[in-house]
Amino acid sequence: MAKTHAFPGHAPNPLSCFTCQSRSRSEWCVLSDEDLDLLDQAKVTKTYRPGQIIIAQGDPCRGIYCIGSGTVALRKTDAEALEPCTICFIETPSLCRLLDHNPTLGFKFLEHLAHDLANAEETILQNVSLPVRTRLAHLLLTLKDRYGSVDDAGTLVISLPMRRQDIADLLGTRAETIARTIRTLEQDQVASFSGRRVMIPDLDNLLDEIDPVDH
Amino acid sequence: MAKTHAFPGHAPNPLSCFTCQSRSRSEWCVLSDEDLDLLDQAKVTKTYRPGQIIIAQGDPCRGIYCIGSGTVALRKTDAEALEPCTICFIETPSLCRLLDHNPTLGFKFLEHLAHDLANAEETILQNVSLPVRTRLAHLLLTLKDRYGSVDDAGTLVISLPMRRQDIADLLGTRAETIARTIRTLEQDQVASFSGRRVMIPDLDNLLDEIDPVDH
DNA sequence: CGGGGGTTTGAGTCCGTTCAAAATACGTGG
DNA sequence: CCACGTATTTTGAACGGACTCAAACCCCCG
Repeated sequence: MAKTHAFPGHAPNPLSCFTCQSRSRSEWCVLSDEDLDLLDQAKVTKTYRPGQIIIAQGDPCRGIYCIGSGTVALRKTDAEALEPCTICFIETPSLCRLLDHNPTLGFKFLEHLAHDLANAEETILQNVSLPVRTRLAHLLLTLKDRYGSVDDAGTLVISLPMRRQDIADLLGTRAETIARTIRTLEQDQVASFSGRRVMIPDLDNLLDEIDPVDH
Repeated sequence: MAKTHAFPGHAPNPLSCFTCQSRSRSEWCVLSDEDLDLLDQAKVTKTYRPGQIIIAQGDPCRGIYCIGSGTVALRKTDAEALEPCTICFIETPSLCRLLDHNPTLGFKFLEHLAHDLANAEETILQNVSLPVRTRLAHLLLTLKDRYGSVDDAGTLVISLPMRRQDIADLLGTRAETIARTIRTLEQDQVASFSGRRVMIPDLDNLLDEIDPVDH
């Protein structure tokens, strides 16, 4: 097999749907081997470097994107790779063919959207009812699952995949407010920040931010 | 045919899916006559008076609700009839049978959820980027389609289906703030409120609230 | 070493909140 | 039809969290 040379946003297929790690976590897990082969043929894989724009507002919608690996920032104006990303694209006609073959697939997408909707509504509630500090604590707790690890001293360390500005956007506030909130969090010994590294010596303190316990 | 006596929240079927006005506007519009018959058999119709609770937080989810007529307030804690409502209930097994028969139906639900999600994300954006006054103007503009009419003098009149508190909840703010905002809107001649009646002499003024034009 | 993003800090302001009280609308029974 | 109790709406005053604007600071990179 000839060696493939990947270049940003435009690469030959280095990925097979059959071995794709993200498949088990995605809608495609319900596909038969036959349909999976169809998907594998139809998909186009690209790689992106951090900072690259994947789609921009106004781009026509010709299919769906499936993130094999990496992290993406989805904004109102565009979608940007935050980490090195491998992303497959499946054109609408191919998707429809799969949907026809396999009704369960549609069901999975339905479930996905339902979850997204539930999350969006939860965000609406939290934005109006919780202060920035609590929302930030909530975000850290979410990020720890994917970007957190525990060091020798037993301290939780999170490597944030995004800038302060992105955090602000996510929480519906300003970068300045994030900076100030981080400061208060540090003063209260809940977490210490250094660049994109967050250290949390005691997770309980963070949990108390979300659900304050009377002592 | 025996006369049916409707009582709140518990009525014999006064509605047929075949003649239902809301069908053309709902997912069910894709059903064949055969499937429609299935739906008609499966559904259970109930009527509700204003103020009645339709579902409460914690209730098990045994199927879906289809609003034939009326208006409902959907809250985190419950769903309340705001107007007299006729609502059908379809149990999950029946829904699944229909979904099996007709793949397009699933597609329609997918579309529905996609719209809801888009709306929810739009709400998130508006809540953090627009002041209450603009959001209220936006709401009035939305409500006018369903609850608005034009009187002899050419004035747009909207009969709000909800209380101030509900408006506040919808906009993510407080009833007091709504009262105050209404006052400023009246001072600026944009609209005049009297109870649940809103009068808007010039729609352009309301539109300017959303998208201020330089004069 | 000189940009140029990104981040932090400061001071002042404003919008919306909170709490409390008064005014008004509404439904019910007399 | 009116009186009465309750729920809703309105108003006021004080407070506060987050915003705005502006400047300084930091890093990273060429």
